[in-house]
Amino acid sequence: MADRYEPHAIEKKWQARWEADRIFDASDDDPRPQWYELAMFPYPSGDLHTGHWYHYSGADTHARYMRMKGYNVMFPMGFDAFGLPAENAAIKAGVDPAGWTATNIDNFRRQFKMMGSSFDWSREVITSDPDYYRWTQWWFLQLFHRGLAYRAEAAANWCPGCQTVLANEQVVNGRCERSDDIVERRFLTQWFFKITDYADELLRFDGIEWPERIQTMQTNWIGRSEGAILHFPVDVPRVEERLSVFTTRPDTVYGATFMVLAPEHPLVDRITTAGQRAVVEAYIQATSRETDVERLSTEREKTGVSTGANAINPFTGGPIPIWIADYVLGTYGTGAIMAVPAHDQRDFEFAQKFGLPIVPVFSSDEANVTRPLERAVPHGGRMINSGPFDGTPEAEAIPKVVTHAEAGGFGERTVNYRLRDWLISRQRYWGAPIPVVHCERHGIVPVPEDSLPVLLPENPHFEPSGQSPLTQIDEWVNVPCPVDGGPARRETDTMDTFMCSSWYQMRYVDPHNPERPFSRELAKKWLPVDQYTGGADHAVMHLLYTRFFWKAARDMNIVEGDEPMLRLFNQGTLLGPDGQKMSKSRGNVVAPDDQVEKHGADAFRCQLMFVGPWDQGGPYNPTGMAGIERWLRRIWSVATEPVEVWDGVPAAATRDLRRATHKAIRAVTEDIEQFSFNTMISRLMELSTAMQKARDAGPVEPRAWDESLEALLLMTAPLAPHVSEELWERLGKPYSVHLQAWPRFDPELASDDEVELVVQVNGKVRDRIRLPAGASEEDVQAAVMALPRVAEQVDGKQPRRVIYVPDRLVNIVL
RNA sequence: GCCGGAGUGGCGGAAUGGCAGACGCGACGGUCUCAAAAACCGUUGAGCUCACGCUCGUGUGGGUUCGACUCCCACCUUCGGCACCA
Repeated sequence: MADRYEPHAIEKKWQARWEADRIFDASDDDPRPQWYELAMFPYPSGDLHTGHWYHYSGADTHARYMRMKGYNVMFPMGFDAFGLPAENAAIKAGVDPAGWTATNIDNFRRQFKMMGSSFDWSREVITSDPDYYRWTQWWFLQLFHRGLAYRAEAAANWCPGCQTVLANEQVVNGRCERSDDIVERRFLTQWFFKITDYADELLRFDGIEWPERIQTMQTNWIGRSEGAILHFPVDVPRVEERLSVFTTRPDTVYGATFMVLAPEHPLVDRITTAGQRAVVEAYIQATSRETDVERLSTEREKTGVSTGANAINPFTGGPIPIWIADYVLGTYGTGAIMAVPAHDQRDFEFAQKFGLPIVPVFSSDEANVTRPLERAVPHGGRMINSGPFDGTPEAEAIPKVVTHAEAGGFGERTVNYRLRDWLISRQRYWGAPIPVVHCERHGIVPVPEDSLPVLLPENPHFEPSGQSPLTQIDEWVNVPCPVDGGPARRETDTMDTFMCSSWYQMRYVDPHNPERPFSRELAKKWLPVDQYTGGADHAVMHLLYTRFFWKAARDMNIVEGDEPMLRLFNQGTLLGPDGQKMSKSRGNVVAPDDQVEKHGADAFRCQLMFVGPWDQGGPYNPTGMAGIERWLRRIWSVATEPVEVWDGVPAAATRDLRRATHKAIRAVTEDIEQFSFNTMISRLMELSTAMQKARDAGPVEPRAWDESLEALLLMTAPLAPHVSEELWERLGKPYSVHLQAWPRFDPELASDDEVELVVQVNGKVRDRIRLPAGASEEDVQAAVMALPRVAEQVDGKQPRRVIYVPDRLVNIVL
């Protein structure tokens, strides 16, 4: 009976049994309350790495816990299978992206099973399957029909050597990672989604429990700012349109001593004077290689050139020189600013460098006006140098100035967002084709819904042709126009893979529906997601996109409620044993397959959960594995080794065992509810040690022992599913441990009769005293004052104050 | 650079504003053994003290409080994100 714990034999056995019995499949007809537990699905790159295990071990543990709490749990898994790595493999190794992806998925599935995960595989979705991307295309059409999709020019990284568009990831120090060519910025007409239509709503997080930090990051990412657009006429012949700038400080308009356009601003070409053309073009060329991060850095010296043209300040009629500079971004606001060097530090530095005038228009100190400023003064004082507005206090300045501009027709108040519309076009093969056709007679024609999916052609070629791979497949590109059957061409861009992952949680509820992305009934039953887990690295993009999709779906009347995921928990990043990010080049990668072979899946899962707080991540600690294995063997020992039982055990000993059990249940339950897996394991270690000590100290009361053992195995089950199942069976309990009810604690049994109070004098611990729990303040004070150490410290003085924290501490302030 | 986290023994970490260091690793000492492994027991923040004990100690500097790892301000270090990696 008491044989050794051999993880490999039992793990294989139980994985096969669970799969055969399909005990983790969620039924749509189960009458129990449902719980939708969702873990962000992976991109199937070569191997399921330790970072994946870190995430899915925690998610799996929580899903198993919710099952034991009595919920009908849906815990699906799938694959975010379109994307760049498959295409890179195709280009580098000549393999087919579809085949490469399928092989990886097979490997992922094998590894998921090896870790003892409790996913419902009957609901699997693979985003690169036509059955799935057909509906991704359907989403595109819905957003298009609702006016949420539009085309506009947008910059892309262009490698002149490879003749292709590069992802930011493929650009290293301004050069192509493959060919080392200098990467250029090239403008292409691309598709956008109007996520900014939902910006204000996305700023609200009502009714959802998301980490504060994620809400803050999303709020800052959306970056709402109130201000005004001001329109400046341009003093250039044949340029009729005005130069519009967004500013949060329209009240400083009299201090605008120059204008700055982003180098890529559309007006630059037309306003540049003949004399400045050469330097302007050179500057545009030079800045076209910079990233936004470089451009926004406040550390670098400001650069820029004059266009030679002037704008007219509509408030004064005076001329203002127009410059271009890289610190103004084409993608924020209108891509142009009025520069007020006296009150904006960036403008100040620029003005100093290029000798442009600095005119203060606010001051609280008359003397300030004559002295040259040493830096920009962002706030304070009354308006000066501002014609009719002089003397206006800062608090009233903006409304007054904007009202004037609105009356004069050269400005209006507005709200600007840092958030940009979502660029979804990718000039790539391995993605879902955008379902539109370009027709000379009918323009942009959406593919009719009943013609979906627009299938990806097989056998793509990846020669450097200057166009996306799909463009080169004539028989695919040339199609009849859906309107009249005349000649037309398919859109050859594919969709950003974030589109696939923006709605996958909806497909899981009805994954095989051939008629619709999902049925209304099943959506109503399962959605929204109750608990979502995934990396904090997705804080802004994926988590914002999926909220946008959901809100659009709500407006389409296909889902109910305002938010897609009610609760979110972000696990941290698991680092290598050296505290560095795991990477092959650093040689600090911990391979899950090796760990499972050495220690078993249960031990590896537990070790990952034990290394630290799940939301913080941190270094993987391989030496700690010994402690986890010791603990699992200890559980094995208390469950399998003979125990001497006796009905006549002294009540106090039985009471101690039961107290340990019920305290553990209380603490473990609190911990798992909060994803505090590391402390949960600590508590279980304490319980197993307490049981071992009780057993070794003499006979145990049989019912109390059985209660402890049951609780220990039930609470270990979500963490170490195989060994707990094995021991549960050996105890003769009904299959499966994972389908049992989570243990409950009795507050009475978990409570202490006696507590140890800390006794402080002036905030310093001077003694401790054991007293009955819940003692009255008078009794406690009397007992404390009688302590010799306290008497010595108090020394006959009258305490100024006595602070009493029940059952914890007494502090005597002298 | 901007936004968001984190910093506690030799190591991973624990701690509703209330005993800093739970739990685990490692180390040291011991039991068992011919021996080893396994298992079990004990010690383990620093300094001072024969000792009862005392002092110091949670990245740095300041503040609030009877009391601060915890709250506030500034700084340093480090990790994640920055829109075509997913």
